[in-house]
Amino acid sequence: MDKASKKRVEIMEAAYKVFSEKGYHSTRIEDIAVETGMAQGLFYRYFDNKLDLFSQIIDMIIARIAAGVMSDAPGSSDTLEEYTEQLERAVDNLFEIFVEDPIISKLLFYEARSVDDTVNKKIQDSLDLFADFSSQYIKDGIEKGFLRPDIELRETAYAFNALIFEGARRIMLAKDKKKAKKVWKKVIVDLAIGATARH
Amino acid sequence: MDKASKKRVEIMEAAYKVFSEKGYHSTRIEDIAVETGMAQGLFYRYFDNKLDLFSQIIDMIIARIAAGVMSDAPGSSDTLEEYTEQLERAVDNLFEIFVEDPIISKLLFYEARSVDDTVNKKIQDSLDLFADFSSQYIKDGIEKGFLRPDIELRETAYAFNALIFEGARRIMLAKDKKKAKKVWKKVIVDLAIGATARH
Amino acid sequence: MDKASKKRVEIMEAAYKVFSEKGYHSTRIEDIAVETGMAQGLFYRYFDNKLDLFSQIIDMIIARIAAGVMSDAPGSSDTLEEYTEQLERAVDNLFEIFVEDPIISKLLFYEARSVDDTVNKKIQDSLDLFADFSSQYIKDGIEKGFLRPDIELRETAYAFNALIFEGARRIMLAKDKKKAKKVWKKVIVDLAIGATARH
Amino acid sequence: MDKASKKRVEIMEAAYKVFSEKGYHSTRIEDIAVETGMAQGLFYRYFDNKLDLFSQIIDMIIARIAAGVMSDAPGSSDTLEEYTEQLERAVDNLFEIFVEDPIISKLLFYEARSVDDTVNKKIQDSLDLFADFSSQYIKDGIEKGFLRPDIELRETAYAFNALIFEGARRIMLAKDKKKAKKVWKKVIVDLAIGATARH
DNA sequence: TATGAATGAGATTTCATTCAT
DNA sequence: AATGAATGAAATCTCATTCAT
Repeated sequence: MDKASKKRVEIMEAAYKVFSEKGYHSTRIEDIAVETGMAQGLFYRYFDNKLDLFSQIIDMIIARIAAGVMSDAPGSSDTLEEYTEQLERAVDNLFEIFVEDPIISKLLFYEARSVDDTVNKKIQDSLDLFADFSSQYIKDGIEKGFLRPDIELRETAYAFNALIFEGARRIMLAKDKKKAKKVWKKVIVDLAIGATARH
Repeated sequence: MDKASKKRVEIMEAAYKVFSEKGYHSTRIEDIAVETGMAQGLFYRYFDNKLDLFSQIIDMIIARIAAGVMSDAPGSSDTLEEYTEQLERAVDNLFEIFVEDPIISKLLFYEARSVDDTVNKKIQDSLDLFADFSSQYIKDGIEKGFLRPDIELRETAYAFNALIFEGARRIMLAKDKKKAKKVWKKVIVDLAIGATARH
Repeated sequence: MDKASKKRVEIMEAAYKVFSEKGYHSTRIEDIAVETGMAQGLFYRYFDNKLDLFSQIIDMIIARIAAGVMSDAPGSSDTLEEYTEQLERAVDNLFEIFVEDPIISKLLFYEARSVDDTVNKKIQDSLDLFADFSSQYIKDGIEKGFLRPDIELRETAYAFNALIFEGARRIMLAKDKKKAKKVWKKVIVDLAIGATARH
Repeated sequence: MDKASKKRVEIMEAAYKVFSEKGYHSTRIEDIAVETGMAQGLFYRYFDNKLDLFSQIIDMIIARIAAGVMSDAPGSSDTLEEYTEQLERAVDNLFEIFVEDPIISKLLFYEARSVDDTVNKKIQDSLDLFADFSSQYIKDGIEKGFLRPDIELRETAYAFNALIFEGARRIMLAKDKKKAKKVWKKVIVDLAIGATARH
């Protein structure tokens, strides 16, 4: 990475923090400059404007989540138990991503939607991508005969993701995060498997 | 209702529209004034400032939803079929609220969260209230022996609500809203009953 | 006095109070309306505008003071003792006017000067008139041989008035107004007679 | 002095002029900006708001006057003549301060009182300080046996200051300022010494 | 005469962005 | 590359005054 890119990332990290604390609109370029420890004017050497910065931060966040998600593809599972265990691991993995960096969801779910249409579209698209991924899981489950074949694929994928996000949000609000994570994992897996598994 | 209250509501309706179109931050008081057909200055006779107005609109929305939700309490159901039908009606009812007035969810789910901590807290609280309501349904189902007694009550209620909201969001994005509504109703009821019913 | 004039005076009394409490610029027409117990709009039936009202109040105050001052003209005094006693009574009389209604000086000396040039001119003129009056006293004293003939008439009159005003201001700030009044009377009379009397 | 302080002073000087010409309330930030030759917005980099600026200007004025006043302390005087001459020099000195910069008194005596309670308090306090100073003079005169020992110290000090201020005001209104200054000096010294000296 | 809602001009203040150094 | 002062375009909010009833 060249020096300029390094600086860009440095600014993004600082801004990421400030944005999540104060929100997009209440954050002034000066706040970011102070956090980065540089002069205001310099900011504009690295980013076109405030929105450009925010947009790139959202890209970064999405990329990170995507990387985390994609890291464990629907692997091989020969029994429903194995399939369930795989699902558990996936949920765990996702929770980890959100809980480890609680700023992410605040920025992504609360702030970003109201900033700008382009940014919103970006998030929308990433959610679709995320749903694609979940679909793969379900499809795999159906093909292997673990899940009922009459499932509404797309909607169930969205529903599943919504459960993950809700779980992540609630875990973040919980005092005992460890326990909350455990309970939510159970609730989600029970809902998902319990409702979709073949009997 | 006195004249002043009528005017207040008139402004709120106009602002409601403008906020949902342009978002909170991009809406200027003048936009609201123009939409209401009055001079800017008059606004401040009825509201302290933009946030005050927005906050009251959120109150109004929450009250409306609450009224819609509370209107059909968990009624009498003697069989699982009846219980399921009741659930279907409830989901239908909720979808109706959001779809009938798509602005609501845009404002409530996208805009409001990033506006102000007090407003956010308000929404948080209303979601808790909403979860209370869902809990009643589930409890009723357990007591009557339709649902498994080992369900995590609170989390399942939140999860259920998250599914409703996701459904509402997706229906609003769908071209064929009627069909989308049908499919989502099925998905949610299947998930809910399929996973929680006693076998 | 006709009904309209009565109302005008009523408004002036109310405004007089509000102006002295909040100052000219911080007083809104609505404050005056509230104090008078009438509607805002009605104000403009009785006065052209805010400045017009203030100006008339200042006129009223000046007239009142003038009336009080003029009430005891330089009377007959045959000895320096009598002359001194007359002076004492005059000072007493003036203090009474200011102390009895402390609002007067706040309005006249603090507020009015910064409001408008015309109003300022008015006060300036009234001070001149007041100085004329004091001059009469001094002249009388000189003519009767009580005071030194080489006194700078005009300046001494202004100086004397300045002492009165300063005394009034200080008395109003004092806790024990009665005592303060006594002391100031002594100081002023001593200064005036002590310095100007023939030895 | 650093660059920022220099700019602050520059703005204060410009504002000082504008305030004295138009008065506090009629002066807009833009007027000050124009006078300084800068953009409006820049003003807020150096001052919180108009009142903050005005308050600091008043501080500056008071400090200047105080410096001028304190510069000649009650010196050594062995005879009443010397004491009188010293007094004359002090009065001269004070007149010089006010006449040299007529804006001062306009701002201090007319404008400042009606602006804000804090500012008014500031002036009140400085007048007290000023009276302290005059008291020293009088005390010195008493101790040396030039003045009567039964003088009301505090009140006489206030009275003396009131004379100075009245003189300053009148001199500024006079056409022939030089002559006015001479006359007023005589009047004040005559009043002060004539009335308080031991005979 | 009375009401009080409505108007609209204007002042303050903020801050993203530019620019001279 | 870096600084931070300077710009200027909004946006909010206030309130004297007018107007319809």
